[in-house]
Amino acid sequence: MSDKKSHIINVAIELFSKNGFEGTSMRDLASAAGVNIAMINYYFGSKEKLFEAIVEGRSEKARKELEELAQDPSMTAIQKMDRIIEMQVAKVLEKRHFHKVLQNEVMLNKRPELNLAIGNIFKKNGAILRSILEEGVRNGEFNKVDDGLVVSTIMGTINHVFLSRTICNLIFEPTAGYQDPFVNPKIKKRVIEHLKDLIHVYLLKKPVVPKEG
Amino acid sequence: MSDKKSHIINVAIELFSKNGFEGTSMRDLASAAGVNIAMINYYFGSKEKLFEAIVEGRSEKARKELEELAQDPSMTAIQKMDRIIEMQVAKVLEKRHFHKVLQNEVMLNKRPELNLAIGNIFKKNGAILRSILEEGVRNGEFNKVDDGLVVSTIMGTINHVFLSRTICNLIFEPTAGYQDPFVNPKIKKRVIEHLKDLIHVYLLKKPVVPKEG
DNA sequence: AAAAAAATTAAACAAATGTTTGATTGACTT
DNA sequence: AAGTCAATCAAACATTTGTTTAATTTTTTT
Repeated sequence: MSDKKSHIINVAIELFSKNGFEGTSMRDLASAAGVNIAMINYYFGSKEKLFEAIVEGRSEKARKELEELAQDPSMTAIQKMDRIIEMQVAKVLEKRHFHKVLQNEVMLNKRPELNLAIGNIFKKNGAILRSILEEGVRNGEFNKVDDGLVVSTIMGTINHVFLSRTICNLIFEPTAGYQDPFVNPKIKKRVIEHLKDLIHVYLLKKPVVPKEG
Repeated sequence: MSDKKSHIINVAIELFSKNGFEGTSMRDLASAAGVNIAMINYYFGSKEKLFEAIVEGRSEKARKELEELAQDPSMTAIQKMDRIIEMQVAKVLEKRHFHKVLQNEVMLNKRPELNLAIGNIFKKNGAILRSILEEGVRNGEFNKVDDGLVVSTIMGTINHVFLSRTICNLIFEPTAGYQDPFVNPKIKKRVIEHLKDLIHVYLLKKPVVPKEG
């Protein structure tokens, strides 16, 4: 990929993250990237196709990480779940602005092609997570649970907390010294601990209570 | 409120739900409501203020329901939690299109006034939920947990499942007979059961295991 | 160096946006 | 019946939008 093309992509990620898809005009993009407006369509065809290019480029890396983890034979299922929680919290927190835009697109569901591209990411990542849960159930480590919904609980909690500053501030009242809740390391830690605790209590089999009589 | 004003509001709820705030033009609104474009600003001042009027009108009812439930002395804390899960799932499922728009607004956080109005709803509802959790902990019914994040887990799971058809279809593979996952009563039931189960296992104290020796 | 292809540009295009204007109608009061 | 005020309207306004055109420059190939 040419320098200029990838430069446009980087600028576009930044602007889309900051202002959303609709909130970012071709003129904003062009002037921020220092190129002529016509160049963007010259390279990518349209504004929407530019976004698709971004989404597809991103999905690859994250999926590989997850896949390696899932197939690591040295970890138990619960260790894998813990690691996934850490990874996912870190990722959404760091790229929260971009995740917002993705969430927004997948919610409103205009632009079918774009929706498809985003849906594919969720599909692949979700399938890997479910395979880990199934593995845990199969080898007796986990209780039998509703796989898909456990995934939704993990992802849903993370999204709910980190994709809106307004909501984040409601959960963690702003503390002096950290005006911005998203840079407060305590909050990241708290979310990870909550999810791990929840998942442990819910998934791991309880010790058998010796029956009387 | 005059008939025409509330008629505009009803039409606006429908259109905003279907097409989002940005996706609904003043001309769409006017023609769907059968009024002149200028009438909308004449009544509400602007497109944004119209939306604020809608949001504020909605928040009142839902909060009262929650408050009554929270103060019902005949229910235990876990019974209240169960009831809230049922109510919240039903509400988001039924009004999912409107919830999408709210979620979208609170995420992207343009339009500060509107954001404030939406944030207030979440704040009040969240506070009530937390008060129930605190009550349960105080009277020994619940384990000590991270209140705010338990609320996030409940709301986050529901939003994640029901605010995107794409995601919903990933979790519950489309079954013959129910093309639309949102009208499939089994899915509603499954989400409620998952959340209740999760919350029971996580919140309720485990029976004390009799120690040996 | 000539020819061909690719990259870049300013300008125009056509459509859509939220808002405002200024005139007209209707209803109620004096 | 005259006057007052709110309601209603068609039209214009001023921006902004994504995209396309047609001309020009730059680069690559022959």
